[in-house]
Amino acid sequence: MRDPLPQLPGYSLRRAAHATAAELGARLATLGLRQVDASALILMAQNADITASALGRQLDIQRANMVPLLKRLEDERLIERQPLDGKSQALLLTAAGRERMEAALEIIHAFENELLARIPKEHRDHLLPALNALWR
Amino acid sequence: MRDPLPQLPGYSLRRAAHATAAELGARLATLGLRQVDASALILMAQNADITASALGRQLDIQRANMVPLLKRLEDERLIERQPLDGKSQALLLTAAGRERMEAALEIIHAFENELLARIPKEHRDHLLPALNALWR
DNA sequence: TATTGTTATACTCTATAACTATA
DNA sequence: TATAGTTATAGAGTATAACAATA
Repeated sequence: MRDPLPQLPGYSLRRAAHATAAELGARLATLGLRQVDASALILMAQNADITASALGRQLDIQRANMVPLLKRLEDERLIERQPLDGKSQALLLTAAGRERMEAALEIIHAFENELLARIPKEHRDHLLPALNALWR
Repeated sequence: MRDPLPQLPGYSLRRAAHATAAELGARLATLGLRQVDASALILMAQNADITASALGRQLDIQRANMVPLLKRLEDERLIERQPLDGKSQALLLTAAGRERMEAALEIIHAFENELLARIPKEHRDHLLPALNALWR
């Protein structure tokens, strides 16, 4: 099979992202979390009293789509909301939320190490800066 | 905003893939093609008489999902099918399909060059080998 | 006027199971 | 028995528009 597609960075990016997302997703599912849930918990832990809108902007998720995401986390008692003023509300991790976030971080860090280990040494340290140049 | 997420290769991979896919998708849409359509046309051009199943395996798309994809391409007269035996059929580009494929390739190559140009020189040549180590 | 949170909805993409017919 | 092509369907993820209430 002649396949020129893996020579295209855009295609390889797509395939690599899909493959790694599937793997990490399966591991986080053992915690009942999706990747985006873990990302949200991590950001909430680092930014006390962040609002749903600000969180969505940082994660590039639209306001409307934050509603079911946060509702799931709230239903599981991983987060709480507190009014900041009449229209904004702070998002806070509960104790259970912090524990879950830390468990997710362990999985994620282990996964990142495995990812990097797959990459030949001479290329390894270049992946992150190259990727970040593409979207940040 | 404290955001440790971009330090995680898995997260940056996800964001970079999403951002670049949106850009390339918009450009290919001017041809009436999605990325996966272009990929399929490119593979068909390089592998005469490939079957739908083999194409799906190479692209990591399930047989069932190839049906509407190929139907769209066939409805637009970009591809044709010819029986290979009683159960398999060869996929072939029409003249219009080859033209469309070549137009897509131009867009894709221009896009890939722009992508690479965004990456600092010292990291640039490492992206593709690093990505391919993650999924191939 | 702009922003927050929300509801409702539509659309795309993908996954799964099942079926027929043929190798 | 395994494979090719297909149908039908369900689920996830995302996008869009609109609304009320507040800054």
